[in-house]
Order: sequence, then structure tokens, then C-alpha cells
Amino acid sequence: MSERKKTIPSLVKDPKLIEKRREQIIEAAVDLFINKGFYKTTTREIARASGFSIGTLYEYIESKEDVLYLVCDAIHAEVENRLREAINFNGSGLKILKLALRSFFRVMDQMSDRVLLIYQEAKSLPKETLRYVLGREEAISGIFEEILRKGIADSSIHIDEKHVKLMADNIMVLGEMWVFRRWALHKHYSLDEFIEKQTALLLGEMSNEK
Amino acid sequence: MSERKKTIPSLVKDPKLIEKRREQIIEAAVDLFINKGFYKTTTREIARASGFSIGTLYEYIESKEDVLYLVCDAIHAEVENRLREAINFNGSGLKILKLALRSFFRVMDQMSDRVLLIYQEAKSLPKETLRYVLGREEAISGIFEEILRKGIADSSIHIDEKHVKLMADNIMVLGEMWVFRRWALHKHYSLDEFIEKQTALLLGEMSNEK
Amino acid sequence: MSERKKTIPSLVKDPKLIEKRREQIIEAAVDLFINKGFYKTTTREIARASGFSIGTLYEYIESKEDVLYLVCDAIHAEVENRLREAINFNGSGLKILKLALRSFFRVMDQMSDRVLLIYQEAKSLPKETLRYVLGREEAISGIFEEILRKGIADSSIHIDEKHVKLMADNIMVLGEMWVFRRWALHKHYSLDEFIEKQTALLLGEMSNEK
Amino acid sequence: MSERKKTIPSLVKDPKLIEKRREQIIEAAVDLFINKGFYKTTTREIARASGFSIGTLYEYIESKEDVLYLVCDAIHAEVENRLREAINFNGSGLKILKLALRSFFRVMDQMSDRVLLIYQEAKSLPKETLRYVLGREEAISGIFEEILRKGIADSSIHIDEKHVKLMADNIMVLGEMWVFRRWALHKHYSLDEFIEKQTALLLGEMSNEK
DNA sequence: GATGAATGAGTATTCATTCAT
DNA sequence: CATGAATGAATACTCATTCAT
Repeated sequence: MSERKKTIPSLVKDPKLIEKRREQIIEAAVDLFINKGFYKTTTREIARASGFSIGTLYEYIESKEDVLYLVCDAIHAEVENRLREAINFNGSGLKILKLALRSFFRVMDQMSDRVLLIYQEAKSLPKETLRYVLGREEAISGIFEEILRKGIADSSIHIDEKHVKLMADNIMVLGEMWVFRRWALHKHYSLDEFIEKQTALLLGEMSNEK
Repeated sequence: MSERKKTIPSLVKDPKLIEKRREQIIEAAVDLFINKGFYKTTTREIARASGFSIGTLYEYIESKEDVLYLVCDAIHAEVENRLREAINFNGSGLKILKLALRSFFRVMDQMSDRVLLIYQEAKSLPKETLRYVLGREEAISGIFEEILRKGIADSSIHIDEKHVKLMADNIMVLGEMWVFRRWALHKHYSLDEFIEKQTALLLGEMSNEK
Repeated sequence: MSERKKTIPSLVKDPKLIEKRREQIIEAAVDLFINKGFYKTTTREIARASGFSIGTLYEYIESKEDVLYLVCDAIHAEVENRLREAINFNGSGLKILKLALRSFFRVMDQMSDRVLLIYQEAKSLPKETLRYVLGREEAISGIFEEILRKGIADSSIHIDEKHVKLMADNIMVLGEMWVFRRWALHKHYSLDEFIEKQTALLLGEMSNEK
Repeated sequence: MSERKKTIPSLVKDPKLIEKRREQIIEAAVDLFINKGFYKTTTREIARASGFSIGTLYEYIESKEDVLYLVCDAIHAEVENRLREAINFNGSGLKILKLALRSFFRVMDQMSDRVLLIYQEAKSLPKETLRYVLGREEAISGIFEEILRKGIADSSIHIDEKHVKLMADNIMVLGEMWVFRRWALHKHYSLDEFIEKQTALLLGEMSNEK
């Protein structure tokens, strides 16, 4: 359904070591990219912050863009994991949705910097890689599609099947905006107010008994 | 309320000429930035595409980032202008809002590339300049605040004054997503479907007679 | 007949200036390449020795290999010019040939280092460029073909038309060997002895009255 | 007379193993150097093509240049061996020479790539090593000196003792040119034509009854 | 003896910006 | 005002070599 996982070649053979080193790289690069942006971060800085030499860095990646991919992928994975962990799939679709929304908004809040990073830098990925990263994003909105469909099935949510996708996208965007419009929102609303109102907006139409 | 207009110093005295040259610069740079991104576009390319030499370019700007600012500002101005032109402030707030939404979504659609450009490159602006550009964005959401307040006043819209700002932001974001999530949306929905559903969502709660 | 002249693009517009700067580059690079070889010479060294910055160097060439091409071409041109200047086309073919050989061997001797440079580094040129450079070499052997044919025409030289090319190549090689086998030759023979014997060898068959 | 054989230190004790491994190295490196040149071939590639790890490679050599030396030396040895095998030292000097020339030209033809390799890359050897490799070359021309002297002794060859060395060098060069001027020669002459004409040229003076 | 992960000096090339003409 | 040649700091990436296991 979604794109295949991208595998970055490494000069190093030991898979355990590769994983360990790449974790170091990701951890170092996330901070750097958040603070300086992708373009203004140097491969040498990444190497140093990762705790090894520039030569070693290039034993585990092939290009600077690989680091960006690694970072984006790790962030997406974390968002997805946190979200899945937080969701309890018991109860009516509507009930699940309400709790999932709360969790999603909270994850967005907690991971602000990282989510913003993806928003701002993903475009620097090579086309092909970008496609994969966007696929990852759809995996997350897919969670909400699932919930919506469950709600439709158990009649707790009233919405046309045709618009499930759009609704899921709306959920994503109304959550992510807490991140990328924080300059406009944070001075006027607390996270809880935000969650409450966005939930109300989203459920407005679909949970109303007509 | 919003930030002061940023003035870019120029070595040239004649204001008419400055304006003319900067228009040339903007026109050239918009295309370049859309196609190659800000970082991968060189000042030489901007100068050439503008129709003059690199030396002349620097008579009208002080740094490459000035060009980005000029571009962002021009795009915002165009969005705002088009929107204002399209809005007819006669009728109930609700009616105005419906028409304004339609216009806004259409402007987003028509100016996709340019809006995306702002989304992706504005972060490269120096902090101070970025603040000003974001102020510009608030000017646009301000239009919707205005309309919402008019609707509240004439009782055609039911919404708490406290949430006017959030609602305006939601409008912005639900429109802009047509641009920055086009990869997810365009294959499933036509612009008109999109407009219809987003309008329904936004009006859902607020136009319902309780 | 021979390949077209390769033109190296330059960011600089003034052709006079391009020529002047490229002469500087060639002069600097010849010495460097002779002493360190092409690979071990740095572009920065070339720039410095040329009397300008690395940035300026790249205003006049596109790659390090361009410098090598410039150098090879200049050397070939000089060999050809010196040879043409030295040859007097009056008299019988045989007489012209004798004098031409003497001149050629002398040019080889005087330009030892430069000729050796071509021998050792030309292979580092991009394929296409190499082809052109080799064409240049044929232009020089072409001079001898011309002389040989003149001698055949006036019956002072006895040789089959079919072997003119090979004979011209032999001349080239028997001259160039003074350069690339100098370690074997210079300790045993003086230039004049060398000239005398090689001339005898070359003329042996063809000037003998049968 | 010629330089002592260069011995490359090895971390490994067993001489049999050293020889075996070095043969692997040579075989791998010859192909690599022919196709990519010495500079563009990496030690990793040599190790991989040799069938072992980079660490192991460095157990048998001390530097990349050692590999080049090994390769040049092996090629020279092969040329010399093939030539010696082909020469039958029975008969008059002149007769031996004629056959030796034929054999030499054929070896050059068969070993074109390898001979060219030496021509193009030997210069990258450290000075001291280069001297040794050139000594190897003199061993080959020494074979022809030997033959020439035999011919002088039995009066089948008429040449001044003083010029034996030059003549031997001429033989070498007129044979090697089949390799390093192949771009000029192969399209005009077959190997047999080449052999015939070069032989005629070389014997011209010296075999003529005066 | 063999391995391969780690190292970091080294390199070609780019590009925003300046300033003399 | 316009030009474009000059500048040089900055940068991604390579690769011969080492050495602990």
C-alpha cells in the first residue's frame, strides 16, 4: 500500500553497529537541524555531535540527504508509535476518536520541534525519498481513517465513506497547526482549550444527531 | 498591531526605479525559487533572470535573503489583494463568510506554487524578517476575523468571541492544506468538492441553530 | 581533417582578459605539473602560482582537467610553431627532411620537460579531450608526411606512399625518445651524436640509391 | 650493473604465502589499473578484487605505490620471459635479430594493455623505485644489445660498438610505439606490415653490404 | 594471519558579496 | 547607475592507512 522502506547502503557490515551508529547520528542531527536548519548544518558538525569523525559518518550514510531521511523517518516513526500506544481501540468509534484526537494533539505538542523540522526540511529530500516520507505521513492519517470507519460501522459517527480521507487529513492538519502556527496560537490558547475546540469543530458535523 | 513594514536599503536614489527593479527581481526570483528552492538558487541566476548584472542586483538589495523577503511579501500582498477584491461585504456575516471561503480556497488553488513557496522557504528568513512576514499572514486571517465578528454581531454566526481567532486560523489552515497536502488531496477530491466539504465542516458548529 | 578546437567556457566576458589569464594559468600549471604531476598538483596551487585566488581561477576554467588541456594544447602549439619556423621548405625533399629532423630533435631537447609532461599526463584528460590532443600530435607528424611526399615527388626520397604515415610516426617517436628515454640515452650520447645517428637510421633505407 | 631488486617488507612471515597473496594482488591490480588508472583505483578496490580485506592487503604491502611497483615489475618480468623464451640463440646474429624483432613486436602486441600501463603509470612510482623499474627495462634492451654484439662478432651486422646501446633503444622504442601510438598506427597498418617495415628500417643500415 | 571499523587530512568546486571602472 | 571581475570562506565527500579484536 505505502512505499517500500528505503535502505541506505553502509560500508559497515555489522547490522547491530549500523543501527547503533545511525541512532547516534539521528540524535545528533535532530538537534542540529532544529536549531540551524538542514542547509546550515555541516556534515562535520553532524559527525562531531554524533561523537565520531567525518570519515566514520560516511561509513554509515552516503550523503547528507541520507541523514535528513534518517531523521524524518525516525520522527515519523516516533509520532506513529506514540499515537498507537496512546489509542485504546475499545468502545464506540466516536469515543475512540475523541480520545485519539486528544492523544494526537498532545503528541504534536510534545514533539513540536521535531514535527516542525519535518514540515520545514522534508522538501530538501530527493524526490524519490520524499515520496517515501510522505507515505509515512499517510500511515499516520491512516490510523484516523481506521477509527472513522469503525465509527461509521457502529453508527457512532455520521459521515460519508467518500469523505473519510478528507476528514482524516483535516484531523492531521488541525493537529499539526498547533505546531506550525504556534506563533499565532500559543499566545491566545492553552493546549487544552485548543484540543477542546478543535475536537468540537471536527465532531460538530459528524456526531450531531440529525 | 502588526509589525512595521520592513524597508530594504538601496544604493539607488530614484524610488520609481527601485520599485521597477524590485518588481523585476521578484518576478524572476519567484520562478526560480519555485523550481529550485531558495538555497539552490544563486544570486547570479536571480540577476540574470531579472535582466541585469549581479552588480546591479546588489544596488537594490543587500543580501540574498532580502530577495526572499521581497518575494514572500509580494506573494502575501497578492493573496490579500485577491481575497479583498473577491469579497463582497454586503449581506449577513454568514453569507459573506461562505463566499469568502469559496474565494479564499480558489485563490489558494490558483496560487498554489507561490503559497507553497512561502510555506517551504519562509523559515530561511532572518528571525526579525520572518516575524514581519508572519504578521502579513495575520493580516489575511484578520479578514476572516472581521467577517466572523460581523456574523456574531448580526447573529448569523454562533461562536464565542474568544474563539474567533482560532476559527480564523482554522480557516486559513483548512484552505492552505489544499496547497501543502496536495499530494494527498488532489487525487481524491476536486477543488469544488473540497470547497464544499471544508465549508460544511467550518460552518457545521457555528451556523447550526441550536 | 583533425578534430575541432575545444573551447572552454568562461564566466568572464572580455576575450582579451580570458586569453591573458589563461596564459598565466598555463605558465603556472606547466611548472607545477612538471614538478609534481597533474594529480598531486592542487587547484589552489595553480591559482596561487597564477597570481590570483581560487575563485578567480574558476572564472576561467570549469575543472582542473581544463587546465591540463590548456597546458597540453599550449605545448603542442609551441612544438608545432617552433618546428614550422625552423623548417625551410626550399630544396629537395631529402634536404628539407634532413634539416627538419635536426630542428625537430633540437626542439624535443629544448622542450624536454614539457614534452615529457604531455607524455605522462595526457592520459588523465577526459576521453573526448584526449582525442583532440592526439589530433594535435598528428598535425605535427603531418609536417613530416608533407616533407616525405615532397621528397617522393622530386625523387630525392625512395619510399612507398603507403608507408609515409608510418615513417612520419617513426620520426616522431625517434625524436620523442630523446625525451622519454633520457635516463637511458643522455649518459651515453650527446644530442648531436643522437641527431646524427637517428638521421642516418631514418634515411638509411630511403635515401639509398638502389 | 642494474639496480638491486626492491624488497617490500611484509608483516607476514611465510614466504610462500607472501608470494601467493602478492600474485593475487598483482592480478587484481593490473586489471584495475588498466581500466581506471592508478590514481583512480582505490586500495579498497584492490583488496576486494584480490579476494581479501583491506587489512589483509596491508599485511603484504606497505603503501599503494608498492602495488604499482609489484605490477610494473611483474609486467616487465613477463615481457622479458616471453622474449627470452621466443628467442633462439642459434644462427648468425643477424638471423637471431630478425627473429627476435618479430617476437618482440608480437609480445608488445599481445601485452599492449600491460605495456601501456607501465608507460602511463610508472611515473607515479617513488623516485627510487622508478629507478629500479627503469633498470628492468634496460634488462630487456640488454637482450638486444647482446644479439647485436653477437652479430658484430660474426660480421653479420655492421654497426659501430659505440652505437649498440642506441640501436637497442631504437628497437625498444620502435616496438613499443605499436602500443603507445596505437591510435595512430592500428587504423593504417596490420601488425605484420608493421613488423616488416620496422624490421626493414632497423636492418637497413646495418645489414647492407657496403 | 585476517578482519573491517575508525580516522582525518586533503580536495575540487561553489557562490554571496564587493568595488574599481 | 550599471557592470562584471575578483575574492576566499565554506563545504560535501574521499580514501590511504592504522590497529584493536
